[in-house]
Amino acid sequence: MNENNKDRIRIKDIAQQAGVSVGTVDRVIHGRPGVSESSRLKVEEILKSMNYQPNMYASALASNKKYKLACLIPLHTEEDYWIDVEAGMRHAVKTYKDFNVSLEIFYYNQYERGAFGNAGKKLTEVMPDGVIIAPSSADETRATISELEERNIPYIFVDSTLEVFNPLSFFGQNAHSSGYFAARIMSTMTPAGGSVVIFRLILEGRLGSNQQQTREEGFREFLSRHRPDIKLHELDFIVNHPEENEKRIDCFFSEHPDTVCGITFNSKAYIIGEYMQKNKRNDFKMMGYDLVRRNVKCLKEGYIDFLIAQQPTEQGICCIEVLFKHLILKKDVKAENYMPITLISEENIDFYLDTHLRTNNI
Amino acid sequence: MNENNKDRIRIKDIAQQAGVSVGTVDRVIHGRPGVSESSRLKVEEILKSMNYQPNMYASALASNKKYKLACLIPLHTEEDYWIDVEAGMRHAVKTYKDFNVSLEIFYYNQYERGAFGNAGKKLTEVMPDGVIIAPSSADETRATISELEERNIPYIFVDSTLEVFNPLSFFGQNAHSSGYFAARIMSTMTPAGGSVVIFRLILEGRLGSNQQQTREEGFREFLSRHRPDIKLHELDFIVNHPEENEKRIDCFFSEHPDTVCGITFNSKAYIIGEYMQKNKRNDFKMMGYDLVRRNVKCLKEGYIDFLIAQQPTEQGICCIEVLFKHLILKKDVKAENYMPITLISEENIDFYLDTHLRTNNI
DNA sequence: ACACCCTCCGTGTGCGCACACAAAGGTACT
DNA sequence: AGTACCTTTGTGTGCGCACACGGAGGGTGT
Repeated sequence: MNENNKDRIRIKDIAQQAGVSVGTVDRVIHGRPGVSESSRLKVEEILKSMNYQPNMYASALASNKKYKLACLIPLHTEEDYWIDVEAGMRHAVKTYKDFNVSLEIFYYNQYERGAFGNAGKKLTEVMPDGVIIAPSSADETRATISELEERNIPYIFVDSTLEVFNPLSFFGQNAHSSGYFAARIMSTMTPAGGSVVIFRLILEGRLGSNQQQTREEGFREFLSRHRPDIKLHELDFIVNHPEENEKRIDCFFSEHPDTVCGITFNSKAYIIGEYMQKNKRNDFKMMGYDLVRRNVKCLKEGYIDFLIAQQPTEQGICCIEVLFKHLILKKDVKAENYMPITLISEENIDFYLDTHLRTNNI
Repeated sequence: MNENNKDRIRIKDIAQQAGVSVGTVDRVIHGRPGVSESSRLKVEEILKSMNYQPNMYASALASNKKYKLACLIPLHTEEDYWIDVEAGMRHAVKTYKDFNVSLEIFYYNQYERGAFGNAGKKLTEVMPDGVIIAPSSADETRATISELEERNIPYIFVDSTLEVFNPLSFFGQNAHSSGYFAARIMSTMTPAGGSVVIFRLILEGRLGSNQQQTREEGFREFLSRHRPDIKLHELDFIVNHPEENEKRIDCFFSEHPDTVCGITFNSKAYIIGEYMQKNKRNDFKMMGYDLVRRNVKCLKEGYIDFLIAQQPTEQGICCIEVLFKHLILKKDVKAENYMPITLISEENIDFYLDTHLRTNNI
């Protein structure tokens, strides 16, 4: 029938085989002192040959250890990508409640200098056993990471990563590839010699996340490689200045009436979608990122053509699972995990909205 | 900090609060007889007010019950969609090994009349506690389902479902929507007035799965609604007759040299892809289903443009998880679960291949 | 010889739960 | 009053494991 149909091997079985007591086996398994070299070798041999796999549930029950996880992500007041990441984490923690796993979430304002470091201090103060971090710039992030490394606290990066650090694991989308893929799709919709406008989001002088930047690079790389005939325009937005933005869009389209394709590499594609709806323009092909509510609405009503999803819920779940696997199961984990790059249109979006498969089941 | 930071509530706590012994609480929880009406009410009240949640791991440890799952899927000798479904199931079962969950897989030849019923008989003979079935036709499937329902054994449908039965749950892709979505993508690549050829797979007289049929219907529905200008051709294939098929393709393209777009609703798009490669035709736009090896190869080499993935591994995992949730956790499960419809191109495929996220972690 | 220490090892207890068994109290009948 | 029997309740044991404790054996010093 199955590979290993004999009942599971217990510590008791190992002890019997090795001719020692369960206490000695226990000491060997946990690397505790007080075992003679000969006993240790004997037990280790039996452990390996019988392929002993501890019953983690019994183990957790007996040890009664508590695991405190902490997480540091951007403050998100309104609907946002991060809401789903957080929901994923909270959901996954529930799964492990009987392992005494708890999660405390800290937030930082990503547009305020020093906010990351301050929140990082609060985080380390609670003495977590494992940490999930959405990194800011390398400079802002450094102090917190150093503190964690000194205390030997494992940390995971989510959403974006920084080369200079060594997280236990990383979960996020490959921004360059996702921009490259977006260009591939855009190119199928753009006639020869056509033009595409890139809408950018400027926040208090700086270009928000570097994810946005990297996606654009990937996008441009595809086009210059495969569709050099396509002309590119740019239009910058300012966050929370709707009237100003509308003026800019008006201005752009009166100057470039032939531009019928556009893309933005942040989650605010709905700004364009809603503009098109207001101006009753059905012909403009628009692409963007993330399934936030207003984007979804535009997509369903035909004013956004495609969105690229990042599976934020899945990312949150995976982060918790990896910390669990590392801390409790003491198993090796994969260091780099790139989330799938998923294309969403009006025709398939319903299968990404209601069915957060993993949060619905289990 | 967290919603419920006080330590978890145990049966002992409930017993104390209710002024009874743990034995009585245990009887109430399991609905066993031998409890007075007054005690029962009292305990039930306390259980609810304290929101008691049993520690499933301790429970599984104590009860030592074995759960035998069985599964009935099509025989798949070579590389196939079903291999991944099976891998997903086997992976998920490992996760639950400490709950004494085991899985036995049975296979049937989907092109042999009566094979399903015979395999179904063998399956019911092992007296499983829960069953996963990839249904054949309603007629072939009926006897096995009746047997399961008589014995009160819960069953899940995977891949496709049949209206006439009442599975505990279903996991699979919405074939109609996926065809509809495929048409959406195809339409971006097809110029006005262009034509598209549908390649069909004929197996010993009949048209394989009804999934194939339904996808085609969805595909046609989109086009007739949004792109009536596109002309449709059809070309039938015969399984395992490569020379005959090649002749047919040759013949088709000499008759319709203007047709530069094609799609197939089964997993054999590589037949066309490899034909194009052999004939050095780079201009033909081809779409298909499933990330089987030969399809992936064609995609990466540019002879297939897009594939639609069904997440077979995920389907397998979900099936096991739902049975676990139902049988062991005794929780409600979602009856219908449509898998996401995922578009794969050369540019994003790597994030769907190596990162079977859930099989790599946990 | 005894006290003392150190190394090595076995046993006992409890984690939260399921379930078997025993005990207590009541009722009905001889 | 004694017996049988039923209902209702409490207690004890073990699931596989972690960990504290104490004991056995050998060595050293006085």
